[in-house]
Amino acid sequence: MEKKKELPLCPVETTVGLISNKWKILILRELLKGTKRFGELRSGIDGISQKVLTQNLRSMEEDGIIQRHAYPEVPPRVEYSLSDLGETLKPIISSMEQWGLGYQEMINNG
Amino acid sequence: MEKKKELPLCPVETTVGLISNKWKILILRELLKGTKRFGELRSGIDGISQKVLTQNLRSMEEDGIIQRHAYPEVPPRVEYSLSDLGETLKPIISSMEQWGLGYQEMINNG
DNA sequence: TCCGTTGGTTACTAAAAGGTTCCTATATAA
DNA sequence: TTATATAGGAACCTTTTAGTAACCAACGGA
Repeated sequence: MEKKKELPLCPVETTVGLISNKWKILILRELLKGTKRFGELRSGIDGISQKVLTQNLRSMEEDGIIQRHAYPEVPPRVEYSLSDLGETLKPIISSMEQWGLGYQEMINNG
Repeated sequence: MEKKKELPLCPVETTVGLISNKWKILILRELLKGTKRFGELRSGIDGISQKVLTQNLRSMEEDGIIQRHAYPEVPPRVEYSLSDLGETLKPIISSMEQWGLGYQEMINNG
C-alpha cells in the first residue's frame, strides 16, 4: 500500500505518505477512542468494506502506527490499537476535527 | 471531484471530504507560503502533472478554499491564493508538518 | 511570418483503489 | 446434528484516479 522508498524531504509529504488515505484517517479516529475489535472498526466506519478495512489495517501495521493482537479463540477475536507512534498522530486528527466542527457550523447556520 | 451531498455527521469525515487527497494537501502547503502562479505550483509540487494540478485547483476553488485570478495578458498569468476559509486550514497542515519533522528525525537518527 | 510562452483542454491509456461474492476454521449453543 | 459467530483470504470485476501526449489561443518579438 505504501511504498517503502526513502522519505521525501518535505515533512508534510512524509506525513501525507502515511495517512493521505481517507480510510486510514477514519481508522485513526476510531482507534483514538481506544482498542477496538475488527468488527467494531467495521461498523464504526461508515461505508468501509471488509477488504478495504483489512488492507488498510495491514498497511498501518506495517508502518508501525497500529498494533494487532489476535487471541487464539473461536470464534476469533482480534484487537487493534494505536502504537505509541500512532498516538502521536492525535494532534493531526484533532485539528481536523476542530476544523470540521467550525466548517459544519458555518455551513449549517452561516 | 467532490460530491456535493450533505455533510457527514462526523467533523473528521467532513474535513477528510475536502482534503483527503494527497495533492490538495500539497497545494495547500504551497499556497500557505503565499499567492502563486500556476507554473510555480506545478514546479513546486514534485511529480504533479498539469492535468491533475488543474483538476485539483478547480475542485478546491469550487469548495471555496482557494481563489483564482486570471490576468488578461499574453502569455496568460493566473494566480492562485488561499481564501479566508482556506487559510483556516493552516493548523492542519502545520500539525502534519510538525509530525513529519518528528518522524523524519526518528527514522534518520533513531 | 513563425516561434515561444502560459495555462490550460481533450482523448486515450494504465494503474490503483474499491466492491462483491464465496470460502474457511472451530468451539459453543440450541 | 446443525446453525452461528468472527476475522479474514481469494478471485473477479467495476470505478476512480492519474499519466501521457497532442492540441489550442493570443500576443510580442526576431
